[in-house]
Amino acid sequence: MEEYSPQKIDKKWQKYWEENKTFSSRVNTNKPKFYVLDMFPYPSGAGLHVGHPLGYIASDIYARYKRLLGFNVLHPMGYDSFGLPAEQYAIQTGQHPAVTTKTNIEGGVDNEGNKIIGYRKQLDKIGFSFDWDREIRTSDPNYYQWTQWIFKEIFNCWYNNKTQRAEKIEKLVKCFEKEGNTNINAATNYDKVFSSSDWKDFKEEEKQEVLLEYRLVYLSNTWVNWCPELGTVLANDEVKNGVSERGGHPVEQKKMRQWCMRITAYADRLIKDLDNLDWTDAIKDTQKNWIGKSQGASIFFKTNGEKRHTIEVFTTRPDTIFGVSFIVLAPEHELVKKITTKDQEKVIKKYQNSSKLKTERERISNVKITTGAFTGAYAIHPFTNKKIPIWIGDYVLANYGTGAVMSVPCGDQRDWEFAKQFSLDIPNVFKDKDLSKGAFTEKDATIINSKFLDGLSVKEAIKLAILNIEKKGYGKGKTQYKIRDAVFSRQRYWGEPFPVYYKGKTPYILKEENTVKLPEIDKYLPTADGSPPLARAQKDSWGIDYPGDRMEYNTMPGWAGSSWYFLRFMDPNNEKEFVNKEIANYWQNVDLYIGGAEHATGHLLYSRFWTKILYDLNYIPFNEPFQKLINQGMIQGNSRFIYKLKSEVTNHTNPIYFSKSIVEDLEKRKADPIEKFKEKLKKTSLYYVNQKTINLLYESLQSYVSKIHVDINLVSGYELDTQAFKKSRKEFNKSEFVFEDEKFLCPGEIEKMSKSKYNVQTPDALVEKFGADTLRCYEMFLGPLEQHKPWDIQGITGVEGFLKKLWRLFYKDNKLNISNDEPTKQELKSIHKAIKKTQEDLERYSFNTPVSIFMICVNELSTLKCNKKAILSDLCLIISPYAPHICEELWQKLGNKESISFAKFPKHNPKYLVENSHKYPVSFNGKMRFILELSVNSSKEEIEKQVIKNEKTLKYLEGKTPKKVIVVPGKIVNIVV
RNA sequence: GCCCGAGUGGUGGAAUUGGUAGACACGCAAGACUUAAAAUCUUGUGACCAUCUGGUCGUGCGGGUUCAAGUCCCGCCUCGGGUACCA
Repeated sequence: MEEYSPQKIDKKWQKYWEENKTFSSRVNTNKPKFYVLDMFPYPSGAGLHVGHPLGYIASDIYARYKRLLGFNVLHPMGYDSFGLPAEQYAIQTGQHPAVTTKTNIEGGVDNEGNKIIGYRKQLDKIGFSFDWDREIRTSDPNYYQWTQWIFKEIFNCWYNNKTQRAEKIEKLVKCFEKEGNTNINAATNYDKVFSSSDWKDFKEEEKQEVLLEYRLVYLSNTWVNWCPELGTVLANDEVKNGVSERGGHPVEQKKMRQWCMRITAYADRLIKDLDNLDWTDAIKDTQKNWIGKSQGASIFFKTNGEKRHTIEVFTTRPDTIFGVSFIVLAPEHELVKKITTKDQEKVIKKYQNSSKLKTERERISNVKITTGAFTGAYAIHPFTNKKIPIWIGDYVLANYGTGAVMSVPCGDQRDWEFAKQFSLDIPNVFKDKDLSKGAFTEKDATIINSKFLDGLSVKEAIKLAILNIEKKGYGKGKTQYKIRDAVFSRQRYWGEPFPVYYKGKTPYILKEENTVKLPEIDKYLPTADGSPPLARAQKDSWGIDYPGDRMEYNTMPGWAGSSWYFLRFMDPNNEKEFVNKEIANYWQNVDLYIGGAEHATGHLLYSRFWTKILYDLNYIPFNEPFQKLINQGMIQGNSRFIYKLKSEVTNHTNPIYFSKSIVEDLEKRKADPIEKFKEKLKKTSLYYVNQKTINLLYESLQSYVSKIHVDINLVSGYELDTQAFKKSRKEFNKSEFVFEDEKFLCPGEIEKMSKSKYNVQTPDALVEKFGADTLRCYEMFLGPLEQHKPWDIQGITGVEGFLKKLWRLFYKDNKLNISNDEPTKQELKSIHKAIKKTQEDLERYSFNTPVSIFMICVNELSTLKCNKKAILSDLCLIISPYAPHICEELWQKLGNKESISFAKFPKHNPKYLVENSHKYPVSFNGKMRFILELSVNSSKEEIEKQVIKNEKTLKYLEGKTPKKVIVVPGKIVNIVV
């Protein structure tokens, strides 16, 4: 018999698909389209582990399934190839990041001589149906010229709040020329007013300065997250818990002139349009919280000094305006200097310095400690004209709202604590609310002590307060967002250069046709004066003539290239446009997008933002990039540990290892006398050290060993292969082991999968052993796609066995044996049940359950000894998205000439599933007692009659009369006694 | 703190709209084939009680709605994720 040999079949069909371009996709208006996309990977030197393909396998199954349903499927793959690791590696080794990147994708050898298999080869082995002719790399100039082009487009537009969309900057210029900026309602921080003649009198440089304030991408002196270790600024989503997401380095706040993208202009649309997306609530909520819309009012407080300054505060609770007893400014607030009185100057300076020294992390960890300082100045309450003290405190953030709050200690816990700390007034504006233990932060209260707001509910009071504030000109109703404009420049080399040059301080965009390629530089480090690496480039190495003093030295952030790559996949080789509009019109947005949830506030938000801009500018006909999103769970590693004796304990030369049970199972070890412990050491040189040391080890072994990761490939089951361990590295060569019952066991612990933890399971090894189909089915069989789960190959043999069994259906007595006979009723029922369930499950994106369905069907058909061509054909078809190699092979054995990809998914026929009878579970008071088989055509009454007269029923009734009999035809019978 | 999500056998998990809890696998046990191993096949496998027929309990905990609850409602507990002086 021809054995099932996955290795052979895998290669054969992967080659066939590549040569025949089986999965190439073209615009075809006669066919409905379907766009399936994975979040493209960053090609790191570590290569793929089994967690990476999880999402790719699911999306590939869906793509193949949709193809069988007759859809024209777009299923591309590429690389997000700009990024930090390649640059760090370049700094260390001098290797150009482009070279590292290429090796990581295509395979080769790295600088230390390690073999790199390459992402592409690893992916190919799993048998994905990608259309590789569409491959893109964000670091390829042919790609990033269009990233630069999009930047130019964003630079050349502004956001019109009246029309709620981005518009060309030329239109704004025309308005300025005609009537100045008085009638313009734009998303901008620019607050000066000018007339048309003012505009005309502006010098060119001034005009550019003004326009820069209106553009959707602009240069601005803002507070940024500066990471000294990485030598660059970071966006908010790249900072987690006060440290950089990559590398975990401290991050501090710094005011720098940086490029910013005006994502705040789109805040409202980014929230509203979530409603139309098929995403989980979890990820929608994450984005909503990140954008952080809050409604309230901004209110002006005048100071009472000689110079009357105005402090603008933002509050969501204008109803508590009469509860204000002080004002707190952020320590960095620009008014602090101006209003601080002479006698308070020292205190304020000191406080400002101390808060400047705190890193973001310290600020967060010291949340509980209330600190602040009094400026000596007072503000005047707009409604009561009372004097209220002005303080500074670092619980007020400089970069949220206006950097100033009106403190209402009765209604805000932090204000309450601040008031307690510094013995400030706590006036109560809530009826019958106790403030002795904390502020009253709920909203179910009646307002008192508040003049015109007295007696109102919070909700009513908010409305009326805003009305009055606006009427008297003390402020206005306002919507505030937590999200800040996204910092768009990075002080790095390995990113997209800006198509920008400077004349003096004014930035200008290069002409349309110019692409700025990354120039060669001597070192990938910042210059001596702290300029980014690109400042090292010689003027002529930029390869273009620019009419200014210098080029922009910053590069774009990692999210630039990934914000629009799904568009380029539609039309990857277009040399004239970033994407042809007709083509974009055919493919539309991504129907199914699969990737990790960690991109919720980064990539996913930025892509939506750019898509909306390009939509506003009429380049694409849709305003959301990803219609349906699935976040696959993380596959965690199963780390193994051994315990190394610290060398300072004895002066032994060989490394000595203990297993977990000896070290950590203290009670068990102590149950044995010390002689027994010494016995265990017999095989090692430790046996010969002095008794005192052995006593020490016996008493407190734990403090003399260090727990180290051991490569999971050296462990089978729980047992460490000590011989292989010795051979695995030079320094392990002379290892000695303290055995426990002849074995060295290392039980696992669940951790993130990573190279440094030696717990990485590569797909390559598994494909080699079991074949791609087994790996594909098994990764799906592991559990729901969205769920996090530890990697464990225990169950893989079950899936392997299923595929072998499938293969055997085609053989009898060592020969291929397929019959053309009519299938039996039972056979038809089995396959049609499977067709129906598979389709239903895939339609609801349940990727794990179809594997069970296949197993059941194959088991049933095996029992029936079914070898009918009609049945086996349908079986191959439904399994083929999961196990394409074996199904192509068997499909061919069934006599088909074309790839199974071009076949049609079978339609289940309900007539084969019709049952004549139904097995009714009969329950008494909800407890199932026995099963009664009755005709499906039986009426309710008939069923009841049959059940009642059944002798088993009589038994369970124990002579009582049933109170009620519930019959659900086709389902159950329940008798209430 | 706030916002999401999840808790089911020894293990991974199934149960789509309330209707036979534990599908399908792994593991384990017994058996067949084999000199042996691998492979394959058969049987059993939630817990407890019972010689069997069978019974009792059982989906994190406590209550409720219902003829019927893993599923719906209320109150908790634990774990995971996001976010965090956001005014």
